[in-house]
Amino acid sequence: MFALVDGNNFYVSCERVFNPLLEGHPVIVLSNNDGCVISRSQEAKQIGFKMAEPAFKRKELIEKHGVAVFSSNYTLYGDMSNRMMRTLEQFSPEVEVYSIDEAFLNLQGICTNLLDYGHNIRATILKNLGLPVGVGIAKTKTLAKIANKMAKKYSGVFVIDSERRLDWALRNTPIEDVWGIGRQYTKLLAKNGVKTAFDFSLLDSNWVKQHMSVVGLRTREELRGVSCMSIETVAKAKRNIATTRAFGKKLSNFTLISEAVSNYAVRCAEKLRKQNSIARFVTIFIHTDPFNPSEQYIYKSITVTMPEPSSSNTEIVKAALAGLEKIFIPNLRYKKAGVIVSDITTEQFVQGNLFESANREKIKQITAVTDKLNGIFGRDMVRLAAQGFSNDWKLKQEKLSPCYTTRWEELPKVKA
DNA sequence: TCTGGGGTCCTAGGACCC
DNA sequence: TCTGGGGTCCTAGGACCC
Repeated sequence: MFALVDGNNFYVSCERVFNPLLEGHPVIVLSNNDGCVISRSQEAKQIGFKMAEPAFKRKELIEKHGVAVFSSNYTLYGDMSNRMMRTLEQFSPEVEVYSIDEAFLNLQGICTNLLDYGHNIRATILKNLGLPVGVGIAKTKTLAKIANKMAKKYSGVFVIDSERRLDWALRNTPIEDVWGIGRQYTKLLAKNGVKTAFDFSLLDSNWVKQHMSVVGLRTREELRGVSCMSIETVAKAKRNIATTRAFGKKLSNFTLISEAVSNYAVRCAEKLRKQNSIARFVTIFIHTDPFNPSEQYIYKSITVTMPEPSSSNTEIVKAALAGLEKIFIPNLRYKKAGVIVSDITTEQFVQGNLFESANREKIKQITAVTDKLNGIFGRDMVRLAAQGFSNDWKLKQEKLSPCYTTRWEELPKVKA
């Protein structure tokens, strides 16, 4: 049996933990740059806020209902997520962290009363962290996902443990709510008369394979109670790593854009080092505003191959800037840029270069020292000149809450 | 004025190998 | 009538997830 534990309105709930007055009020959290609505409290959903809707389009709604608005605070959410995952480890030796607010647990042979166990998980997370979660339990991951949806609708925990419950759950799950069925497949399936998970589970397997590949076939099997996906407890090393951001405002100045790109490149290099990887390719892209009909939309990208795979700040920044120079067109108003590193391998497999100098060793030492210094004194305390000090390209975050759990200066104060 | 930022997997087809 | 029979690697595109 698998359990899926999923935070309710996770980002909103994280904000509420440290700001209990928000309880019962409509709250929304915005994406980077305060762009779209990406987390909504129950009250906000009822008022009519939709997922991923641009916030500026709902200004009246925000004002009319006195909605509490927050910029994304990933430092806070990431830390709360870690605490949640650590807590879940008490309940199973096999925990798969599936996303920032979700985890699968293998419950095979762990308990006799699954419903009680689910409620115990829920109560523990609520007590220890102040976060409400839903717990869905079933024979396959896909069914656990469905059970989780049911849990959130009803009492917080839902177990699919009989044919009768399975049948009921499948008949009451619209096809577009099934894990692995997105917009395109929903359209295709609707054309073929499939409206619910139940309908899909009855489809001919050859038809499914032909139209939806083995991925769709797995989903069909999982809905019928045949487990095709196991728990993956160790996170696999990423095969692509990206840092891409819209600028706080539109930019034309090459120097400013190159500072932004340098910083994104450094973030990529850090992520590589964190998983002990190196990359050979550095892709960089820039584009203008895709939403403004009065301006021509221009998107440019290029992939630079580094002489040797690397995870060093200097080398990745160098490659990224070389790419930027090639694709940059003056006098355009750019809205967004990004750096992606790929062809990633583990550091130990690095192919030695015959002509390699002592340079590599030196770069490694410098990286170790700067990482250590920045670890102690804060990100970018020691930085490349190319990263600059400008704020012009930085994110808009006008409603940022404090990093309550990760910065001494921002710890909440309690009067007792 | 204002529209996010990450990722994965699968398939088909072409180039190339012996 | 019959035209060898395996392979691998790469890329683009399409689907999906949170």
